[in-house]
Amino acid sequence: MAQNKSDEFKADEIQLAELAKALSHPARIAIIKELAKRNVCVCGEIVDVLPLAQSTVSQHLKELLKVGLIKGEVDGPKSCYCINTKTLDKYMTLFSRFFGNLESCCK
Amino acid sequence: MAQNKSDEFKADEIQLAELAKALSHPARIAIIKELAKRNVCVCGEIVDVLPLAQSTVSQHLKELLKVGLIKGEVDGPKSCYCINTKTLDKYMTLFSRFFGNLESCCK
DNA sequence: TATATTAATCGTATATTTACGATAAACGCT
DNA sequence: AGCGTTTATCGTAAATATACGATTAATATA
Repeated sequence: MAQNKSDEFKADEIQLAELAKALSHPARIAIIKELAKRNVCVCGEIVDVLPLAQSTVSQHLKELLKVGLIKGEVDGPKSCYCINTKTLDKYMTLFSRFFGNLESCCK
Repeated sequence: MAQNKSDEFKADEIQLAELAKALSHPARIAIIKELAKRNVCVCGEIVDVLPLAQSTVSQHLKELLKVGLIKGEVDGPKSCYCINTKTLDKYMTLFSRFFGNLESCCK
């Protein structure tokens, strides 16, 4: 049981769900907001503002990278992250279209 | 381990994460879209269009109810569901404000 | 009243997520 | 070269999510 049935759904439903999943933890919301505030910052700075261990923060960063919401590059021994505005725009459009369609149907 | 740290985050971050979590499964996206299309429908109709067992669909409906994205009332032996436009509007605002703030910061 | 229909809940198995500490890898600095 | 700093990864434990079949509860109908 608990097998994965997600390939039986439509591509756009899966995509939307994946984005939502990436945003489904307060730590990841907080990370994105922090990146927006500082524009660019390193992992350690994020660890400082979150109530989580370094390894846990690293895991959350990895998930945000996976869906492309953020970009990261190594800068010496540090890792420098920033928001991937291109992907962000794509997802924003996706979301507002989803919500927008609901609106027009139900009112 | 794996304890819940979500009470150590800000209320709006938790709220946003909760909404995202509710939308983080393609079945739940599909349910919402189906409800929007039909405006109102019973559990059985949703089961028919999804590749999932009745009990699983019922579970997904329960989660959407929990965050208030849909409303449900019993109609004889059937259960009648529809989108909760009031909550939907609230969440739409929440989301567009979140995305909007990111936009203004990072460009 | 008995039966069929519909949907929620229960019990359960498995997968995934979340969290941590420990360790390893990469780099700067002395 | 050796040491400290930073961050990713590994191993692991526990919680949560996902899925199903079986059962129960509620109502409609014969």
